[in-house]
Amino acid sequence: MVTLRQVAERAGVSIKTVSRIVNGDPAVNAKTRIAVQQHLHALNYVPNHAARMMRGGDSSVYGFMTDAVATTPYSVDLVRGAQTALKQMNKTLLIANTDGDPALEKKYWQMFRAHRVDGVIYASMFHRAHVVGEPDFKGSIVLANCFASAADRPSVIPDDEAGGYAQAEYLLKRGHRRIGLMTLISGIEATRLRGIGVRRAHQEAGVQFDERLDQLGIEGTVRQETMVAFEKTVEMLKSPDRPTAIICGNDTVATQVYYAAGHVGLKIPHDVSIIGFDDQKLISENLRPSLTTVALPYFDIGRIAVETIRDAKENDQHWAPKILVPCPVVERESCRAIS
Amino acid sequence: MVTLRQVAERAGVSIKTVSRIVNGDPAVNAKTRIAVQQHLHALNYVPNHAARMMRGGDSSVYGFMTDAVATTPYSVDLVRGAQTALKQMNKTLLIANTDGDPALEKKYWQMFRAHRVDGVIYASMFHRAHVVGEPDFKGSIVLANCFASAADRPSVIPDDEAGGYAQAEYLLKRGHRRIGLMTLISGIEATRLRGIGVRRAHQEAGVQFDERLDQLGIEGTVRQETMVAFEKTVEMLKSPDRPTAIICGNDTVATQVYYAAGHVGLKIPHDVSIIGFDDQKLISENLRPSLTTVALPYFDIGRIAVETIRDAKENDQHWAPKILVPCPVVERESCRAIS
DNA sequence: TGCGAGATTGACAACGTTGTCAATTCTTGA
DNA sequence: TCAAGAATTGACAACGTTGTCAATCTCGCA
Repeated sequence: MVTLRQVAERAGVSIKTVSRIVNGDPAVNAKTRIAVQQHLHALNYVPNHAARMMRGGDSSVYGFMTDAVATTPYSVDLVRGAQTALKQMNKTLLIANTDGDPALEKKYWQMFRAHRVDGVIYASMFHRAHVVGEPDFKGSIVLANCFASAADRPSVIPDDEAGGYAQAEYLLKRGHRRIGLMTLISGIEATRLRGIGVRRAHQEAGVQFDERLDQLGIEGTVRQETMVAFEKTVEMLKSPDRPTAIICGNDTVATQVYYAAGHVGLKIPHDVSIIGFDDQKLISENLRPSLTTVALPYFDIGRIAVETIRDAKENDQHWAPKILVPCPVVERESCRAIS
Repeated sequence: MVTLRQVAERAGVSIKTVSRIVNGDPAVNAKTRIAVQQHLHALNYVPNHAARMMRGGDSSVYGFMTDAVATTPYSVDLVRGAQTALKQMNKTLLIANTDGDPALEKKYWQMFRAHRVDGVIYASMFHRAHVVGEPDFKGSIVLANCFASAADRPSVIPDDEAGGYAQAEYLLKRGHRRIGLMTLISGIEATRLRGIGVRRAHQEAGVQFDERLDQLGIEGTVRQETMVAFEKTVEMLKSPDRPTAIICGNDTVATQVYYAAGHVGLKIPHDVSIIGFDDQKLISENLRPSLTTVALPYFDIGRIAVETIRDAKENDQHWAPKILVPCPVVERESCRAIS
């Protein structure tokens, strides 16, 4: 690899002068600058990052630690969002995928320390609290899509309450007065918060929410799930006072709800409107009719997480413990306005 | 950050001795080793990666350059596979997402050079040839999921021909004699190769393939696609000599084929068998009936890409220009044996 | 007891870069 | 023309680590 010394020799100047030019130091004679730049270009010089870091500067690398690359396609957007922010800062991303293995996580923390990463984005697919620990890690840590149990770290998470609110509001504004809920498993934050949002929307619209229409679309616990949305929805739609619209916990649940509607002979959106959550395009764009749903803003979460670290470095102080990112409705064809 | 010097002072030995212990050099007295290790642990020492690299060793970092994180969820598995292989080598992955922007790609190449990455996995979502260029990059480059036009780089790609063969063979073995093809857009390698595989399977089974049943499920060009699988399939299934099974270009096409079958009143798999490609679990597991499909081995491609780089470094010689990774059939419920 | 071999340890340089500070050259105004 | 000050340049150290090689210590054996 070409070093400053080699360029300096070829250009007949000192190493320091070349260094100055590489770093855009204005204290260099214009003529010298141009001459040296030619050599820099000719030799295709690229600064040795390791040597720079040894001088104590930023590593210009962020770490992305996740337990989740394994399980979901979401993380792509998280990474992409982070990268977009990083790109502007001329930094790169070191990725660590723990698969949920604590030993592996520890190992990666050591790697991050060895690389002196400037900051770490810790992403978990479980919205619920997640402990993060690494003794004396000097950089900043931000949690993405999850929050620390001790609330001692900033975290960037989707605004599930507002997401649930948005789902219900969207339907209420279109005249629906009897709305069913086909949720994710119980016991997770997402389910709880969205439920609150749905009820708040009803309340604000002056519509009574029928608690009997709040059904679990998925049963069991986090690692041991059973999809029951089809059966539950069939039951719900066969009832004489069936809902005119169903809010789904995610797009996969929505798929089952579609099947259930078809099973009992109801047309979407004519007989029943469906709204999903997640905006998994593989699902939402391919269903017939295409699925109106609420997007999980993973891209933005990744971006904001990086920005939060950047700002934390500058302000050094008082970060917001939880940053809520809105979940926008993505309108397609599965809902219709009634009466 | 704790340095060797600090540990050495606390332990009352020389820096070099501590260095030896950190690196597992056997030429250290057992007593000294134990004593120093205690201090290492107490101070939570982690070697400064930058300083190590300056001594000329491996950077222990691989680069992952892709144009594709943007567009598809596939890349997750590519990254995960690469990481799995890297994990065993105690290395990490630096990620660069170009979004297909050549200027950005150039910038990332420079970053990779600055970091002295040991190797680069260059992944593109287009199976078709893709040029790769960076002057005097010292590490090895392997292409994943694409191959270089000049064939001057090793590449790891899915075995599409065998994948098409597997799709057809699976159906032929189950008694199907009249099989339809609902392909991806024309003009891409995947479509061409899989078509060859399908025909080879027919030939080996002694079954005549009806060329009229080879239909494009997607029309247009790469960036400008129109999904026409629904209409084409409806037409195909309305024909008096309709096929008993349909091979799909991917799982999204399969979704449309499902709808088309429903539209003309045919039950899957009773009246018509469907086999997909990709094994997008979001689709294949959620369709009713669940979709038998052929998996794109992205995880393995990522893993093998890393291993190829590793081996290239050791052998230094004669790499295989193209490594084909098999695409296994994932059996679910959408195909049945007939007659 | 003394000697050589092997074990153990440490001093020092080098890796490529940049901060510090001094040396040199140029510019400007009297 | 000269001196003061500004502009430009370079010598050197330091960052944390490891390779080289020399110094010291220990032990077995004659």
